[in-house]
Amino acid sequence: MTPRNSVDMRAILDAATEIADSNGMEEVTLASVAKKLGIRSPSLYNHVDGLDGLRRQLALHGLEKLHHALMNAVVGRAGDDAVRALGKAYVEFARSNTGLYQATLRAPDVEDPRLKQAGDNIVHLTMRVLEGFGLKDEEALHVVRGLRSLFHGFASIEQSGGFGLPLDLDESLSRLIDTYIAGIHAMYDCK
Amino acid sequence: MTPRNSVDMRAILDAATEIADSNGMEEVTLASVAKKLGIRSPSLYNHVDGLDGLRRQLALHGLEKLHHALMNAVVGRAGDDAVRALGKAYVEFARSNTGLYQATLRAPDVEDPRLKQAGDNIVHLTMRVLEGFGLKDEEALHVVRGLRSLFHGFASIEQSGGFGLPLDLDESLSRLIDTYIAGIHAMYDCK
DNA sequence: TGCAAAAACTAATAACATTAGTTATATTTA
DNA sequence: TAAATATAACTAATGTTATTAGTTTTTGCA
Repeated sequence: MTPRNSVDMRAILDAATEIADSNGMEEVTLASVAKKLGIRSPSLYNHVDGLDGLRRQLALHGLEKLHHALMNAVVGRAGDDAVRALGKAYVEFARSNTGLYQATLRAPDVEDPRLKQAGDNIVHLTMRVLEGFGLKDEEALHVVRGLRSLFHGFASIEQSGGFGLPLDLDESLSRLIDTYIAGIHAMYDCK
Repeated sequence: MTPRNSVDMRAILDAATEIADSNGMEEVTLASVAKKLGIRSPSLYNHVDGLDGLRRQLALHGLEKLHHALMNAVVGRAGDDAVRALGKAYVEFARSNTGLYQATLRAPDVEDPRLKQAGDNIVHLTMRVLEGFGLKDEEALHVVRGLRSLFHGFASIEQSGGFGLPLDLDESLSRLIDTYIAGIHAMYDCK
């Protein structure tokens, strides 16, 4: 049941990730991925639903890997410390997986249930990190949105080379997170 | 010196903006823009340096328009109030110019001096808005990065439909900005 | 050993960007 | 007013890509 050289999804995602990391997401085409795998591009349709399907798979893979990295960063931590760890892990993921991180953004279809689920997992993780703050439910949801905006905004601008000035980036990130955390304590009377 | 129907840059940018706003930046092609203008796509090379050139022009136009909108929002304001106005104007711009805002991101070349200049103008404006806070120079630069991350992150996630939950978006934005401002006051002892 | 399914293949089409070379037109100039 | 020139349109052609249809090959199982 497994004919020819039989490229599998794993190999496809690896090849696409490698191309995305080194040349950017625009260079991830069925042609370039097929070439790297040593097959012809129509053969990819046996594994993936066209270019959009490949992008979806890549986005999904990226979100799962990101979730895993974030989980790993916050185990054994709580409160301010956990939020700081979350932010640094997020940005670090974007830095060391530039292509995959790009893939998680330009998702072709926001309504895809698997993508939605993967996104929700990250939101839930963030909610749990905030549990120790003793925020009301709705407050916590707004704060989750705030943290996502912060992390994604920083990672995205950094990746596109938008921070031009010669000023330490890690220092900027630390201050950004600390400032927002200080704001939470000031705005909502919580631990 | 002005032969034929003579499409000009203004018309090209208008057409491209319209396509980007209604169908997204991926749909902005030389073919689609030419079609809307009633000319053949090779004719566009008389005005623009290929597809990348068109994207550059569009990014530049978007940044200038964004800068203008931000300027307009902060005149006559100072301190916290000015920062709030800046954030709301930024997000409002992204909302009502979805295509143009996308164009300001996927800039083909970060090194383009005109794009750099346009970006610097926005950074400078933000610096001036922060003047009233009495921050040290380096502190102010970190805060500018923070605000950019905040604003862009929120606008970007909102635009991609990433905020799934049924929770008021303007409320989230207000709280995000207010929380960060409160953080500034807590972290740096300033007015 | 043969059969069926899976995954490769080739061939063909359509959309796009881009280059080269040509034509038409509007302004300028003689 | 008429010719010259510059500008911006055009057509034709090439190469890349995604995608579909139909074919062949190979592998695992009966």
